[in-house]
Amino acid sequence: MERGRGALGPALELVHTGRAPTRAVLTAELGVTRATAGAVAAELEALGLIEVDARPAAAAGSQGRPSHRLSLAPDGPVVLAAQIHADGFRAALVGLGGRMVATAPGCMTVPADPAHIIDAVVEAGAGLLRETGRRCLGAGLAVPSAVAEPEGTALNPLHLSWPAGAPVRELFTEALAKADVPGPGGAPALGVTGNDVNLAALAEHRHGAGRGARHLLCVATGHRGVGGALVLDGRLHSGSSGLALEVGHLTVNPAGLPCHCGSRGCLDVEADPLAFLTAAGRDPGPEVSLLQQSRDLLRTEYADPAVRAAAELVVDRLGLGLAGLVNILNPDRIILGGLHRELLEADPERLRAVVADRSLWGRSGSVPILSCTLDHNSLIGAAEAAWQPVLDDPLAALG
Amino acid sequence: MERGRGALGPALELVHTGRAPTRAVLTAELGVTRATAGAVAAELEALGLIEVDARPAAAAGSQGRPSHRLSLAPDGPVVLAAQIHADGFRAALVGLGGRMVATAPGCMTVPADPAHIIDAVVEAGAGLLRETGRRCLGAGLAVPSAVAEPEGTALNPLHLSWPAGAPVRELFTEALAKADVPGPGGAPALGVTGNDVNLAALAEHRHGAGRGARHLLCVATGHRGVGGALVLDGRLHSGSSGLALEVGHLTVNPAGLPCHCGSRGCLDVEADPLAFLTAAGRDPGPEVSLLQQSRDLLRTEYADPAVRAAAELVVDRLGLGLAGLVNILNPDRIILGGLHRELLEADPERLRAVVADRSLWGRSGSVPILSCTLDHNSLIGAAEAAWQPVLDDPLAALG
DNA sequence: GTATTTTGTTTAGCGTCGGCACAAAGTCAG
DNA sequence: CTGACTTTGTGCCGACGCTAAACAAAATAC
Repeated sequence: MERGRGALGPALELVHTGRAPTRAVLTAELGVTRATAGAVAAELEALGLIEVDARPAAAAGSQGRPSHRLSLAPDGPVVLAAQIHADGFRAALVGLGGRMVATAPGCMTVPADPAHIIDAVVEAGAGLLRETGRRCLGAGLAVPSAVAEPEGTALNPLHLSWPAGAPVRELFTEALAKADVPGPGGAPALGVTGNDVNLAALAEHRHGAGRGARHLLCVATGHRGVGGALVLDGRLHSGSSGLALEVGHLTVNPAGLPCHCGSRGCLDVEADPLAFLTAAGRDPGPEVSLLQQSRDLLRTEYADPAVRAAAELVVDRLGLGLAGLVNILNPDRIILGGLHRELLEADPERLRAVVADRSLWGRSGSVPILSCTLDHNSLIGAAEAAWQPVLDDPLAALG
Repeated sequence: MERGRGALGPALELVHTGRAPTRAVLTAELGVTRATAGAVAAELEALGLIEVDARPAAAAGSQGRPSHRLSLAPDGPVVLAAQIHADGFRAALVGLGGRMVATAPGCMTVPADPAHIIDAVVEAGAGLLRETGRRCLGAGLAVPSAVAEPEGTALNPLHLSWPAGAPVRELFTEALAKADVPGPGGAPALGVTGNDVNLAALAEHRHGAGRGARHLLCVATGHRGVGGALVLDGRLHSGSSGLALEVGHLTVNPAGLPCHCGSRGCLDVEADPLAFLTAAGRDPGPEVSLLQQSRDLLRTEYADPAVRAAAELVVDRLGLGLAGLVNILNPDRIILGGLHRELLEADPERLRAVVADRSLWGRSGSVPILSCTLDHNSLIGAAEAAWQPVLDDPLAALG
C-alpha cells in the first residue's frame, strides 16, 4: 500500500549523515524514482524524524525548480549516550545527526565499582530525559577497554581499577531497566556497549573528519596505552570477538622498554602520554591527567629542545606503528585522537614522512592523516551505536 | 511475472558453496517461502547452472517427504583460470563449485616478459575452451605480486623479473580479447586479476578449510617473502587500493636480518623458505624451487637436530607475526599455505602455543590454525573471482 | 511574457513475494 | 496393508513496493 518502505532505513541514514540535503539528492543517492523518494521523505516526516522545508535554499546559479530542504527534526527522538573514562563519567542525550541535545555536567568521581558507576551515569542520563521530556529510542555506553563479543565484558579496563572481565553490557542494561529508559519499539533499552576508540571512529566516520572514507583507521591515546579502530564501508570492524585493532603491541622500537605482554618496545609503552612525558624528562604528577600534562607541555614548551626531541621521538614511534597498520589494512584515511592528534598538529610533516617512508608502496604511504574534529567523539559514537537499530529499520524501532 | 529473481544470486552462491544440497535447505537459508525457493531452483535449472534430481537422497531416519537433490550442472558453463608463478604458468577451466574441468599441463617457461607470458597462458586456456567446447563466462588470473586497485598493475612481481608496475590486468584483458574468450553476457571477458595469496584465501573460504569462517586470515610463503589475505564475511578485503595484508614487514625478530624495507627482522626475511634453508645451514641450490627444497628437507631430515632447530626458529618467528595479526584483525580462523603449512604439520602445538602466548587475550589466541586443503587454490581462487559477476547477477551474466 | 529546466505529485500498472490450499512422497504404528 | 502423520513441492491469489508516465509547480533564461 504505502510506497518506499524498503528504502526507509537507507534514506534516514543519508539525512542523518548529511548526505541528503534535498529530496533531489535523496532521489539520486537512493537510486529510485522521484515518486519513491517523495514517499520516503513523507513517511520519515510522519514518523517525526525529519522535516521538509518547502522554502527554497538559495539555489545559487542552478536552473529549474529549487528542491525542498530536508533536515533532521530538532524536537525528534534522542538516545541516551554515556561515557566512562579514567577520571569520571559523562551522560548526554543525542539526537539524529550527532547533535548533542542535553548534557549532564561531567562527573569526576573516580570509577571504582563498575555497577555503581554505571548506575550513576544511567541515572544522570535518565534525569536529562525527565527534564527534557524527549522520547528515547536507545542507549549506548563507551568504556576505555576492549569489549568482548558477544558477552559484552570489559577485558582490560586498565585505568579504571575494575576487575578484568566486568560484565559491562549486562550492568548497563540492568541499570537502564532500573531507570525505566526505553529503547527501540518502546521495550527496555538494550544497552549497546563498546570500546571508546571504536565508537569514536564510528562518530568521526559519520559526522567528523572521516566522512566519505571507505576504509577509515583511527588511532588515539588518552591515558595509558594506544587504541585503534577500523570502519569498513561504514560499519565498525570489531573482529570475530570484538578484539580487533588492539594495536598497542605492534613493535615500534626493538630496543625499547619492556612491555607487560612479554615483548619490548610496543606501541603501548612507546607512544602514550607517559612515554612522552618520560622522554621529555618530566616527572608525571598525580593532580592532572597524563593527557592534560602532555598537552600542556606540548603547547607551552615546544620551544624547549628536550620537549621537541621527545615529541619527535614519539612521532617516529607512532609513525612506525601507523606504517605497519597501513601495510596490513590499507586504509584510505587515518584519523588521530588524543595526544596523537596534538603531536600531528605540532609537526604534521614529520609524521607523514615517517609513514610514507615505511609504508610499502609510496602510494599507500600518501594516505591522508588528519586530526579528529568532533568534540566528545566517543560519546557521540556511543549514541551512533544506539541509533543503529533505528537506522536499520525505522518502522520497527518506532513501533 | 516470474518469481524469485531477487534471490537468484544468493541461491546460486549457496549451491556453489555446497550449503544448499536440497530445496528444503535452500528455503531455510534464503529465508523465503517454499514457493519462492522452488521458483528460484527452476530458474537456475533453466539457465543450465544447476540440476534438480527428483530421486530422494537416502533420507536417513528423517520423516516426511524426502527433498529433491540440488547439484551443480556437470556440463554447465566454465571460467578460464590462469596462474603465473616463479617457475612458469598454468591454465585451467573451472566450473561452479570449484571443480576443475580441464587443465593444460603446467608450463615451466620462466616468465620473462609479462605480455608474452600472459598471451601464452591465455592461449593455453583458449585451447582448452576449443577442445571441450564449453561455454565460458569469464576469466581470472593469479599473479605472485600485489595488484594495485583500480589500475590492476603488479607492484612487486619480485621473483618474475618483471618491471614493477606492469599493467597485468590490461595485458590479460587484451590477451583475452585477442583469443576471443567471452565473458559475462557474451561480451569480451574483463580479465579479473589478483594476488595469488588473496585468491587462494577466497578459494579456501568457499571450498576448502575456510568454509564457514566469518573472518578468515590466510598466510603463506612459496618462494621469497610472505603473503597474507583476509576474507571478511565472504568478501575478500583488499584494502582501498588493493594493498591490504602486505604482512611481510611485521617485525618478528628485532635483532634479525636487515630487510630492503629499511628495518630489521621482518617476517619476509625471517619466515620464508630461504630463511629456513639458511637457518638449517643448507646452501640453496638453483635447480629446484626454494619451496621444494625446504619441503624435502623438512620431510626427510626432520630428525636432524639442525633441521629441527631451524624449523622451530621459523615457527617462532611466524608465530610472532601471526599473533600480531590476530591482535589487529581478530580472525576466527587462520589457514596456512606453502612452507608455513609444512611447518604447522611438522609441529602443530609449537606454533599454536606461540600464537596463544603472544595474543592479547587467551581467547583470541585460541583461534584455530589449519592447513589449506585445496589443490591449486590460487588457480581455483582466480576462477572464483571470475565467477563473481555470475554469482552476483546470474541473469545479467548469462543474458 | 514565454520557453526551458528542474522538482514534486498523482495515477495506473506491474513485478515479486508471502499466504494458503492442495497434492505428493515418504515414515510410523497397528 | 492401511491409515495417520510429517515433510516437501506447486498452483493460485492478493498485497506490497516499486517504475513509468503524465501533469503541476517553481524557479531561471531570453
